[in-house]
Amino acid sequence: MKTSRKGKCSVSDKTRQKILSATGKVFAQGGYRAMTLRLVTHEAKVNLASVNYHFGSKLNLMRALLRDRFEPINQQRHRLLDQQIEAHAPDPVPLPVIYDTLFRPLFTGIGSTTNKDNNLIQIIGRALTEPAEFMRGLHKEFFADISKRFMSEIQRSCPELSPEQIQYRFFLSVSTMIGTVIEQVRLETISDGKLDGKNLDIILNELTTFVVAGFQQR
Amino acid sequence: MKTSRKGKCSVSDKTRQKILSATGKVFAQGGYRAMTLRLVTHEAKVNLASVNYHFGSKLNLMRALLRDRFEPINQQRHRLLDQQIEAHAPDPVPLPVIYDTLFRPLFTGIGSTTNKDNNLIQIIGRALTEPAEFMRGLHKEFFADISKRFMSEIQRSCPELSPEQIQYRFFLSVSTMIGTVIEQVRLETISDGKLDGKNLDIILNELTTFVVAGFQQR
DNA sequence: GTCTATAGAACGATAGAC
DNA sequence: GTCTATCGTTCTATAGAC
Repeated sequence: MKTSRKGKCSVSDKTRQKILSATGKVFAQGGYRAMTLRLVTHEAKVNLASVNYHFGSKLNLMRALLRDRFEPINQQRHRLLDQQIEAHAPDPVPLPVIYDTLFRPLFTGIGSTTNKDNNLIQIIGRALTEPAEFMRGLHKEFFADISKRFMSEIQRSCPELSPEQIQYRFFLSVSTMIGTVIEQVRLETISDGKLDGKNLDIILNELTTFVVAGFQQR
Repeated sequence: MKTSRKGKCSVSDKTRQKILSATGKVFAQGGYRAMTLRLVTHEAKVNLASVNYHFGSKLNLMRALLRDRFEPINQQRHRLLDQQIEAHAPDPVPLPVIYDTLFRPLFTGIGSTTNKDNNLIQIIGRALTEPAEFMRGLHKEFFADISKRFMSEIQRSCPELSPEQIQYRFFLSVSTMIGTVIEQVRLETISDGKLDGKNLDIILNELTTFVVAGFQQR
């Protein structure tokens, strides 16, 4: 509970945000188990004990990071889809537009409310492939709703497909997104360093085109 | 150095193989850092110290596991591609056949020489998304050659595409494969439990169809 | 080859002074 | 709110008896 107003509160928020920002950086590099509180607090230039003061435990710190990064993305997805549905009403939103709406918020770095570092993509990639046990419920908590909504809009756009077909292909679409997001470095290896894994605009375009074609299968 | 013959050697190999098998199981579940030697040796029902006797270190144990699982897959890929090239000569191998050749060895569990457990897919998924530092060179060591060979065969099958287009789309194809392989469980969540993430035959088919369509983009 | 016992380092968490 | 100091745990790795 914060009882004080602007003065003290802004000071404590500063530390809180420094920790959160450093957590994102360290987690992005090595995942949860490599993200030691000693590394985080050193990166944030704060005291080791301050993590437990502000977040209670390492696990809570992790939850705070995920909320901070995932929720803005999903909110943006909902907003964009709202706009597109309205713009095309009463027709269904075209498939390429739906997938652009799904992928773009991930690539345009609106993740954190404060942190302008663009390690958002790596954080997502790590989080989605995190082996730690507590992550098991992650997909349900952050992605069950948004998946449902996008799949039903896709169904409206592709009425000729069965729900089962939609589910398989949506699964494969998200798989492509995740695989792309995990290690853009792989693109550089594959191309002998000729293609840039950090050129997110191009990758976003290629990804959307690829997934839409894969989904339509013709 | 093993100096004795069949008698003692088979005994030591038994322990070695038990450790290797248990390593695969434990690594598949939680990745490298969660794969403690205590867990492994307990699972293998051998002594903690035997790991260092047989493998020298945890890192060497990991390398041995990867070699044991990856190399048979890549050998099988080369073999199958050889066959297909010969069967279609002098025409190029059709794209769907190339991708089937690339994906199928992953799904048919020919991974280990000894371990019949089918946690091969999870091991690959974990290995490909492993955050640990030493894994950085993994793609180069195990996949640089095979990627090159498949891309050049794809180029022969799709002469109208530029090398750059091939690289982007091959990257996306492999991304889909990796994303699919990481957590088949996601398929069950997406489909409200109606689709089976363990039905590898169906997933392999859907994956190949999706990727080929995505690659051809028409 | 297999075991027990333990060294040596790193971890999350917390008590208590300021 | 911030700090130092430290507790209790767990890890890899190894020494040395059998």
